[in-house]
Formats: sequence, C-alpha cells, structure tokens
Amino acid sequence: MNTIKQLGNIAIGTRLRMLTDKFISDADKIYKTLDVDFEPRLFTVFYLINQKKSITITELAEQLGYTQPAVTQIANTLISKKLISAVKEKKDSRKKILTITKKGDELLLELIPVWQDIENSVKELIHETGYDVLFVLSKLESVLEKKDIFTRVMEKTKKRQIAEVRIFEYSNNSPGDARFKKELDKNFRDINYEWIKKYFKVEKEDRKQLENPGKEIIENGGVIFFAEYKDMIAGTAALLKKENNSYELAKMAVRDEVQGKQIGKKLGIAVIEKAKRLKCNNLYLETNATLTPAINLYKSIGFEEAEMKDPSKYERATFRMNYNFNKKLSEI
Amino acid sequence: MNTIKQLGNIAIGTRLRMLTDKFISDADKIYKTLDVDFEPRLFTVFYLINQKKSITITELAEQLGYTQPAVTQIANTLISKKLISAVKEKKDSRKKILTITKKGDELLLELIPVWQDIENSVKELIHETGYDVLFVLSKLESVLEKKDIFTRVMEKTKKRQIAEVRIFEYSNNSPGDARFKKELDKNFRDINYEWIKKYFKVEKEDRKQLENPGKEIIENGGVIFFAEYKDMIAGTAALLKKENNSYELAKMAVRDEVQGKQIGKKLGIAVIEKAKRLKCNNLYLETNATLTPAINLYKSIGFEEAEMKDPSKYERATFRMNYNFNKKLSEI
DNA sequence: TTAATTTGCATAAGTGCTTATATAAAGATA
DNA sequence: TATCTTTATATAAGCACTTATGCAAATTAA
Repeated sequence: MNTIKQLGNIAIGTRLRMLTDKFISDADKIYKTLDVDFEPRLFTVFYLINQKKSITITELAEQLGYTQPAVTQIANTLISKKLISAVKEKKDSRKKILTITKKGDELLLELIPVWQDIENSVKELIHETGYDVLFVLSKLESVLEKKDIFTRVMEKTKKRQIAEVRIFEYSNNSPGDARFKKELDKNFRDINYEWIKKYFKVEKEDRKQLENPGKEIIENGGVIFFAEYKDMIAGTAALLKKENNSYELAKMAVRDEVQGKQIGKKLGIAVIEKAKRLKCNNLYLETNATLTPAINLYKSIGFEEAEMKDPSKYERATFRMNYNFNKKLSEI
Repeated sequence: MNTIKQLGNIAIGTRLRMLTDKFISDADKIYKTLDVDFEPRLFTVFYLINQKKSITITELAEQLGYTQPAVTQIANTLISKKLISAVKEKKDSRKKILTITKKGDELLLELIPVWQDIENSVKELIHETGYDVLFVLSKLESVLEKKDIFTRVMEKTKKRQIAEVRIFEYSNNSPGDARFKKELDKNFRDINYEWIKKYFKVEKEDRKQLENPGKEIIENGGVIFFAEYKDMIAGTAALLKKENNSYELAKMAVRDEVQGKQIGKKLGIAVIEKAKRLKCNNLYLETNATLTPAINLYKSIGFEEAEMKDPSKYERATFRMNYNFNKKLSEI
C-alpha cells in the first residue's frame, strides 16, 4: 500500500480517493454501531436544510457544490425516511421547498451529539498531523479554481508539441536530392488541395501554383515552408514575391489530423521572419472573411485588416490583411 | 459552494471527495482531448505492471490498496484493450501473471509525456499552495492508521454515555416515598429476572431476594444500586452483607437495550466504593464460568479469580471472584 | 491420504455520485 | 398573445469503486 506514495504527484487523485473512502466508510460504521438511522451522504443536505430552515433543491446544489440530480436523490431519500418534507412554492410551482419534519427534529437530537463527537475526532486527528489540513485543502481548492490541472496540462502539452514541430524552407538555395523535392511537392499539393476542397473549390490560380511550385513560386523568387511533426509533413506556407519588395503570404495550410498544435502559428512566424530577412516592406495575405479562426491566427502574429483594393486572382479571397512591421509581437 | 467550508471538520469527507472528483475528471478530460485511448482509473494498475514488469492480481491489490475485485476489473479492461496480457503461473495455476503487451508498450510511449505533464502540473499546483500537500496527506494517512475516526468517535461516545449514567443507592438510610421505592423494587425484579432467564433458570434464592429486596437485602444491612440512563432504570447491583465484615456483590444486571454503555462497570465501581466505606475487608462475587464478558468486566474493576470453597446457594454459580483491596485500579 | 482450511481470482449486486435528457412552469420576445 | 428560451426538478443510465459470495487450486491438519 506504500507503492501508491511512490507514484508521486500524479497519483494524488487516487490517494485523495482513498482518504475520502476511509472517512465516509468510518462515518457509516459510526451510525450503524450507534444504531442511528442515518447515512453519511445525507449529512450535508440534511444539515443545511436544518440550518436554513427552508431551502430549495437548486439552492442546496449551488451551496453544496453538488449536481442538482444528486440533491434530488438525497432529498428523496430524506423524504422517504420522513425526515424532511417538500412543498411546492406558491409563486413558482416548479420550486420545491424542503423543511425538517418533526421526526427529523427528533433524529437531530440523536445526531447532534454524534456529529459533535465526529467533529472533535477530526479536529483531534488534524491536530495530530501538525498541519492545518483544512486550510491546506482550502488552498488547494482556490489554486485549482484559478487554474485547474486540465488547463495546466494543456499549456504544457501545447508547448511540448510546438517544440516538436520543425519548420524548414525550400527555395532555390535549398540543397537536397530530387526525390526529396518531389516528395515535398506532393505534400505541398495534397495538403493545400485538402483544405481548399474542404471549404471552397479549387481555382485556376491554385492549380497553377500547386502543380508546379518550383516554377511558379521558387523560380519567381518565393519560398515554400514546411512544418514537420513526428516524421510527417504537417503543414505548408508560401512566401510569394511580388513587385517592389512586396511579398504575399499564401498557401498556408495544416493537415486536419494535427490541428490545434500551433503549427499554423509557427509557420506564419517563420514566413514573417523570412520576409524581414528579404528586406520586405509590404507583406500581405488574402483570405475569406468567413474563416474566423484563420483570421484570428493572422492577427495573433501581427497582421491587420486592410482594404481589399484590387480584385484578387481568387474568387474566395474577400479579406485582405497587411503585416504591421512596427507592432511588437505579443508573446507566442 | 462555500457553505461546505463552513460545515467544518465534519464535512472533510465531502470536501476530499470533491477534490478527488476534480482531479479524476480533469485527467479524463486530458486523455480525451489529447485523443489518447486511456482512462484515469487504469493508471495505477497499468503503471505498476509496467514498473514491475510482471505481477499478479493480488500483489497489485495489496500494493495499491485496492480491493481484489477492483484490480480484477481494471485488469480485464486493460486485457480487453490488449494493453496487457495474462498467463497462469506454472507452479500455482490460481495465480494470473500480468505483463505489458507490445501494444501496451506503444501506448506507453504516448502516455509517458502526458503523465510527465500531469506530474509537473500537479507539482506546480502544489507549489502554488505553499504547502507540501503530499506530505500533509501522508501525515493524515499515518495518523489515521494509528487511530481511525471510527475508533476516536467510539471512545468519545463511550465517555459521553458514561457521563450520562447516574448511579444511586437505595438502602435503609435512603429517603424517598413509598411509590418511588415500589417502582425501584419492580425494576430490580424485572431487570434481574430478564437476564437470569436469558442464560439460566430462576432459582429459589433468586426469587427470595427479588420478590422482597427490602426485607432480604436492605434490612440485612445490604445496599441496592441503580443505574439511571435517560430517565430509565438501566441496571442494578446489590451489595449483600455477610458475617465478619464480608460482603457479596450480587444481582448485577444491565438491560439488554443499553448494553455497551459501560453501565455495569459504573455500577461495579459504585458497589466497591460503598463496600470500602462500610469497612468491608472481604468482598466477593459468584458467577458462572461461561459468562466471559461479565468475568472480564469484574477483572477490569479489580476482582480476581478465587477458589470456589463452599458450595453456593445457586446452581449456576461455578466461579468465584474476590476483590483485591490492594490492587490499584487501572484507569476507567 | 483424506478432509478441512486458506488462497487467488471471478462474478454479482450495491453505492453514491456523475452526465444526459425529459418535462413542465415561468419568463422573455416578437 | 403565441412562441421561444430559460429555469427547476425528475428520471435514466453510466461509472468506479465497494461488499458479498462462489469456485477451484493449493496448503495444512488429521
């Protein structure tokens, strides 16, 4: 039974469950031994009804942190034991007002000294630990409320995953054998066709760039970026050279099965950095106004909504964004 | 939800349960979100099988503090997911040896980083509380192991109940009206008949004393003691005067429905103290050797087994005890 | 060496919560 | 004022354990 301690922090749930079970089963044994017709699970509800004199199901659930069905079930048990009674509220007949019955009051006379003994026993126990255990529990509750384990783990996982994503570029200057380049071309094509088909239709300009990226993008002075994640090409982006040191961010796509790993963001940042190194003074992109998540991503890396001046080569392009070179990047 | 805190020590079980639920459900959410085919409840068992490489159901149950059926169920789930495999031990075919499968090893590769993130998140959480929460839990566990809540409450309840028992005597010197004395006589008779009939048969000597205690006991220089508990006469004892400052403790009986409240002990002590005040130098009692609980009670208040010299007036009396006036009473 | 006891595991049923969903009354909106 | 949404409670089913019990293999006692 000591092994559980060695599992460390991760087994805290199991250890708490064991302590919980011990407390609850001891309480149960106490009622049984003292021949009091009561159960531990009824305690909080019965206690609070007595304290508040009259209270509804939902109010109890809120104040005790139970779910409503839990309170309904406990209340029904108390009603069947004739310890409380329920009446509908006059003004709002959905509400059920619970009050202690005469039999409940009589049972309370028996219960109160037992509760007092339990209270004192727990107090004594806690004192022997040398810690203000209840305060520690409060701390744990409040720290957990600020940021729970799920959120913490997600943050860590995201960071870990981002770290596992490797971005590399493919341009006229990149070395590499032909077979590898062919494989990359295929990935560039497939990943982009996949996402375009999902929301829109493939247009002539798409086909031109995707079928022959070497000629249409690289030879025109552009760069293609790939995101590699766990031995697979997970996403792409292209930096297209335009006139007068202008560049366009285009063909940015991430495979469906690796969404949510910040791959798009990492690609976008790589594109921006490359553009800066190329002395670009005008970086823009075109997208569709309905693609809110994408637009938010672009905003998060420094793009700002701009006027849609000239008609685009793409039917789907209804929204233009310019990169703001002066804005300091918020932390990524 | 803050109300639960105000319930104080007694609601510690409920508070622990809530924390437990939060940890477990967060872990569940993490596996689901990361699309890992695993469940929190499988963790400890799967982890330990991996650590020990091969282990049986019962060993797991012992080391984890789970019941054997719990481990059987978890193991079966792991087997159905093909994460572990079970083979019978050659030497003892009752034993089932569990080991991780290839698929289990593959899942572990996915799980370990997640577990690491959980581990770190809990560590971070605990650090933010400012307390060594796991150490506090250990303390709680060890203090609880030394003496659990049930035992503590029982001790307190016993003390409380003893305090509620009032012993009073009824002798030639006692004041009181006739009706009250008649009522006491009836109680003395009924309580004793009740217990005698339960184990033995009522004998002539019983009838003589019980039907006419005033004449047979009081007028002979004896004293009758009553224990009053919650407005009822709960037990009786008599101190019978014999020749040469000898006294006999007899007719000690406690109603069945108030057994276990130390009433007999309290009566016995009252009898002994009275005997001392009467300058008694030889206090004895006769009982039956089969009545072990009664004999233990007598021992606990200072009686010692003695030789059964003269044949008793009672058929059932097979065991004689003398009070040791020199022995210091152990704490009561 | 047989019979009785102990041990290891399986199975069934219970417990005390949960989530998901239904239902009816009340309140908001058009 | 009819409809749509929200709120209060009920009901059903699930979950992760528990206790109780059964069964067969192993061990101990006679």
